[in-house]
Amino acid sequence: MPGSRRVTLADIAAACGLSKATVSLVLRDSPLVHADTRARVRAELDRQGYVYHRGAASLRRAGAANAVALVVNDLANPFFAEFAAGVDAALAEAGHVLLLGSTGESVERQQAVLASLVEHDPAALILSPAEHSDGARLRRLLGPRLPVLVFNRALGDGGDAHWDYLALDNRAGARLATAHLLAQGHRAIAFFGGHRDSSSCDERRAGYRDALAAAGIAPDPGWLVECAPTRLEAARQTPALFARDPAPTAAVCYNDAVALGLMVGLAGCGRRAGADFAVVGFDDIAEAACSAPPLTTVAADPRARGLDAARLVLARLRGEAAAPARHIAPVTLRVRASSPPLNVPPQATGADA
Amino acid sequence: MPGSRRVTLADIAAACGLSKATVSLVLRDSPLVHADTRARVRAELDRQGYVYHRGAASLRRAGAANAVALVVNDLANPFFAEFAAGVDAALAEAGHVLLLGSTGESVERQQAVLASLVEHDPAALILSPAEHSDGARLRRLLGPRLPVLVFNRALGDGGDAHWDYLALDNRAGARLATAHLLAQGHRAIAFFGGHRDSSSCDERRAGYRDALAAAGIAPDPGWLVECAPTRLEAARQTPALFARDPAPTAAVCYNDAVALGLMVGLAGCGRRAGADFAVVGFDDIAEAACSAPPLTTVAADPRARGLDAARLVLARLRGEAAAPARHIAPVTLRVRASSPPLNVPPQATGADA
DNA sequence: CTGAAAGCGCTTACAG
DNA sequence: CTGAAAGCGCTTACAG
Repeated sequence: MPGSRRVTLADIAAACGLSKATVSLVLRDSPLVHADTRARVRAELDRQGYVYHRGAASLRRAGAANAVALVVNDLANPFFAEFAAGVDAALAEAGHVLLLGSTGESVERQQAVLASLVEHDPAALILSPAEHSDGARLRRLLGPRLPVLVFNRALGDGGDAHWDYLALDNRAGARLATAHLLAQGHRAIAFFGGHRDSSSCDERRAGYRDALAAAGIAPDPGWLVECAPTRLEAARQTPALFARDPAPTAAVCYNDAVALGLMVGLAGCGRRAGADFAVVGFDDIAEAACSAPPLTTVAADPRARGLDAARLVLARLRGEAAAPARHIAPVTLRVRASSPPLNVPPQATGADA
Repeated sequence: MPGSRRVTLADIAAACGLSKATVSLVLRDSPLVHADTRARVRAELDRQGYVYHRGAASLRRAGAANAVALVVNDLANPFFAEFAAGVDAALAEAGHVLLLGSTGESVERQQAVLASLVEHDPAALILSPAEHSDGARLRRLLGPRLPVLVFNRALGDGGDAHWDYLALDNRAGARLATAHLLAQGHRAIAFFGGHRDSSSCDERRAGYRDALAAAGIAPDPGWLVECAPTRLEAARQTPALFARDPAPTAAVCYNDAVALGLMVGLAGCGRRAGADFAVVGFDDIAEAACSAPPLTTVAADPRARGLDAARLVLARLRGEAAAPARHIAPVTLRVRASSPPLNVPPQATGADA
């Protein structure tokens, strides 16, 4: 019966011979109500199948709204799917509900999705901004009243100071990756892929430089090769790594897609990843574990980041956090077969493809 | 300034020297309003950063609520992540917003999550029920007014007749898988894994029988081996396939997890998947493409199912569909290396592990 | 311990 | 073309 009228507080009150006010108090477990009355009301709520209308409540009482909006690039991307799963788990436990949107990395879609979401009066927003997002424009759209947590990517305009921020420790991750290669005996280590105008690439390059500097190594400019962070571009740009003479024997890659592309590109240059060239990625996508050879990479634990994000938002909703804060999440190295020690003799099979 | 008051219709009306009614008409693009007035109001809405309060609107006018709730087992499962991405894409295009919850396959969590979601007054619900869900209990919780689409798994109690239903064509999928093995020359084909009390396993077994019957083959009872749908159990149960004498040369598996487990189990039985034994899975999980050998499997295209689900729900919201309907989604076979023709001579390397 | 009244932000007849 | 009033389902002082 989609035609039937919804059951309201007034219905329950009438059936019990009480006022709406009393029924309302029962709903929120007020100790003011007599135990017998409470029991009678509870029974009637159950009998009539009453469902609380949170929207109506939040209209009268700010704070009753318990939805939190989450906007990511793409749910089908496992990184964001696991992040969302973490956010959801922490929110559900706290009795909150998740409003989800996705941008597909489009600034315009992001604008539309956010405009639609805020009409539902979320208590807070977790936003992983699309590339090239305009911070000022976002602030205009979202207004000054909505608590926002920016995840994963800094807003271009440096105006992040208004909002909370949670990101991976890109610098430490690249430092770990580079230190691992150094420990494997490599000295000529490239940083491969990514664009310098991206904040995450900048941070990862800084970590790479940190580790080299700590080992007393000045990176050869030829070891720094940019390329779009896709498999195809990485495979195409691989020869650039070997243009100069003291060619690198290992590479820290901007991310796993670049690393997997590099492994393909290496074959074309007569080298084999995991045998006579060491490769490290970043992200630990699912394929990293089953590539050939399996890829050593930096793992971000997106589900844990989701829990972090939800907790930060909940703390802010409880009014615990004062000024907006920047949070940097830890990152770990997963060592697999793609990053062997330097100078391992090639296997029985020929080295040239 | 999280303290500042929210901008309302009344604010805009006052600033323009108009009534709230007129401003409300502008918001919904009524042709009644004079063009000049409309322009004046629009400018003021923009100037003050007005954001529409959909909850307040839907309180007065049923139908303004445009959220659709989606409940899945686990967002971190790529099947559901892609399904959710599809739902989201179709809903966003139609101007709807997604309320997300997950059950983790727990009936109790499902009950709690649904109770929390319905308080937000969704216009409809897409529910992929947790295992062992009680249909009657769900109907009591959700009431008769909310349009529901049950996805992927039938409710136990046969009371599905109240709600729309969308599921994969399990039977056709298993039929395709079996026919493929027959075309490869196999005659002794097992159905491996799953439990008979699950509706999807039943349907897949029926498809397997269909294909064998069409080829004039009566399955040997020893070819039907049950096991829990996990990798570990499948590996453990593998020897049961070879207990009788005309042992199968191929197996249709309940799902990919079982198929991957079987590939491990085969090695323990002195057989090699993709060489002297053919394996087909079901689901096309990401690992299927990069297992060794890559797994032939039945693909469900979860993103397309998400689009389907959203469209069915939108049609019902527009009042187009009359009675609840059952929808069966197509499924395709992805042929990879794990299902070679019968009697391919083993490669140079020894056959016994 | 319970009730009558006002009000949250919007929309909808109904007048004019 | 525009406005005054009532009402959606709830909560909150304020009385009693």
